[in-house]
Amino acid sequence: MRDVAALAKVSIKTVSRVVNAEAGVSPSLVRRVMAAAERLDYRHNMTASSLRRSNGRSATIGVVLEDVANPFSSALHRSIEDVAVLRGVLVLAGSSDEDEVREQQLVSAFASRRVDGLIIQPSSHDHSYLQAERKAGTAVVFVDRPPSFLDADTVLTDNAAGVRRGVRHLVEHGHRRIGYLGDLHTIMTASERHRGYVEELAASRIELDESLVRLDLRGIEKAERATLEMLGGPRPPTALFAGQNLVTIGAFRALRKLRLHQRIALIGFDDILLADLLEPGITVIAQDPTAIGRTAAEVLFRRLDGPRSPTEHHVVRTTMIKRGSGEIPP
Amino acid sequence: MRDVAALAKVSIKTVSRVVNAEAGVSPSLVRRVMAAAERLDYRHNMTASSLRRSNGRSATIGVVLEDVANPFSSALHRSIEDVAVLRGVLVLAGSSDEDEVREQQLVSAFASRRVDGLIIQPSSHDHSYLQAERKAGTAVVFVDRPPSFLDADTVLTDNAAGVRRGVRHLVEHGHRRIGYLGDLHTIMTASERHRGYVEELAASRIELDESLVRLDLRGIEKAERATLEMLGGPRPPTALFAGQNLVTIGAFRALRKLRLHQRIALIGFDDILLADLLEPGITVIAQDPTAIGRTAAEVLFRRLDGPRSPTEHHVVRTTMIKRGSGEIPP
DNA sequence: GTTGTCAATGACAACGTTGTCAGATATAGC
DNA sequence: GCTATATCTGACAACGTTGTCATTGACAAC
Repeated sequence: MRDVAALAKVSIKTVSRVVNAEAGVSPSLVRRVMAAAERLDYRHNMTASSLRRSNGRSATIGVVLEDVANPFSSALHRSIEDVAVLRGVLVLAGSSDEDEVREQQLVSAFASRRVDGLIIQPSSHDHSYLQAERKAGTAVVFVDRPPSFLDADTVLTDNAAGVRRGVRHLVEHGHRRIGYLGDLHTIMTASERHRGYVEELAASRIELDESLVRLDLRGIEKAERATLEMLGGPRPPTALFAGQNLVTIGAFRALRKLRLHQRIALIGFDDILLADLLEPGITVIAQDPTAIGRTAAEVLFRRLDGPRSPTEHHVVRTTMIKRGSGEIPP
Repeated sequence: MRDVAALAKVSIKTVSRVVNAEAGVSPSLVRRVMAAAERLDYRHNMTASSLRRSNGRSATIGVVLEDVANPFSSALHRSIEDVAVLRGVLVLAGSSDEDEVREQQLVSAFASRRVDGLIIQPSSHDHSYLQAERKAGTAVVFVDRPPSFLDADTVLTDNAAGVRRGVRHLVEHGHRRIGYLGDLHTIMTASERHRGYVEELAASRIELDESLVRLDLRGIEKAERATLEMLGGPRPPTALFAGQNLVTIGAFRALRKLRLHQRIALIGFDDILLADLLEPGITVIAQDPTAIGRTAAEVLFRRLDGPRSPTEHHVVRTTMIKRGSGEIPP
């Protein structure tokens, strides 16, 4: 900036004004400064700028995801980005891999770079460590799962309701023996989904048979093995509800292996790419990561703009997409 | 930092030393400073730090992807992140959506935040605008596609060779009439793949039949329609090579609609999630986005560490994954 | 007692920018 | 010609750090 000022024969303050498009600089000087900046390949230094500026904003937000490469998380990421670009805000993203320590490291790294806000898909079970950041003025919004020991804005899927809807669908098609395959029960969403299953069975006056429930299935392989086991049991189910993406895939593989995929009903939670090309197409309870991400970003920016107000809790509805597997009769 | 210094009754320089874990501070002072920092919820300000530091490094890199939510791009993103975390470097990511202007805006936004390096999956057709950044010391690595009008490090897939391998596989299974379905030919990788098809046909002494070639198929729908058309023609192919992800899906849909999916061979470029669960499983030429991203990040950091050296050009090999659809005889 | 060496600590300026305020110049009104 | 007002422009300090260099004090060697 000093060099530009020297070349344009003005003070650096005038350069600053031109760079920030402030009013009150004569057109001739604006031209001279622009020309000088162009000639010297001048790039405005936002870090120095935000250091000095009164509000200290860095025009950057941090996003902690389970894994930036996972379809659900990356859809969140994208929709957050779409809201952020409209304000010229950039997105720092990181993967926590469901690890509390990693989550905190990411938050700490983001905080030391003075992000204006954080959007967190949480892994840890105690978020009181975020109090300090919030006191420092950083807005925090949780997506997909709620925080613990912290009152903050949240944008969640209605997991239990979604599962109930799916289970009811199976019941309506005549099923009474419905198996449940769930992800790690330590994950809040997984336990919520399991709760939905239990509740809907109760509402339908179907007795819970624990031999038809398998939890803590992390990944395709485990789910496949558990499904094979359950179907090989003495009183197998006539329908399956899979509580997560990869679990659904594992269950489908198992059904295929046993040549039961046209005989036993299957509904999965969370949509799967290409689910419509399988035979039968897989019926799913689809989440809407795009709506979740968009809402979260909007809430975040509203907090950054506006005055303090009570925390908001948004719930994004699920949709049932019928493709065949969920409509197989017992 | 000033407050911490005051509370610990030391100079801010000593606090700085403790924060940066520099040697030469007596253990008692280290303890006092740590305690004070803890009590005041002190967070080190990396932006101010990197402003003052002699090398000016921000410990942040920028990544321009086609779309952070696209499976190929997000796999790149993740593997870049994995290399970056090892150095305590954070990743700013943005989606260019195949738009030159957006790409440049992202680069400019990254540059003004003084990222140490850039990894770009390019959309634009003139990268001379990056000369200035490089002169300013920013390392730049291109992934997936090469830059134009700029000599820079690249990490690319060997597109033409991959396609040739696939087409040869079809020829070896007895096919002579092999259709080609390609993405926008303005995209460098798409035209490379098309070139591979043409070359392999020539090498196999099969005359090129232009009625079996459809280019500029962007998205599933277009690919599906083009496939239906081609197969409805007077002399349809006995095998298809799809030059891209979504094109493969579109082609498969068309085959299914015509009930020809067990009769006409299909090989796709780029792997598809769940391709193994379809009937038949889809044979693909798989890229290795993880290897590409990892290599790119390693090259980038080597440049940041090391002295100037000639640009490197890495080629990552493809793998053929046989699942059935590519092994159907004519 | 004097000197030299070493380790620990701090004072100060600087990184690139912007907020504040004062000064300079032009314009209008009398 | 003088004053009042409005419009530009620039000097300077400050944002939160770290690099440089000077100061301090303890200890050993003579």
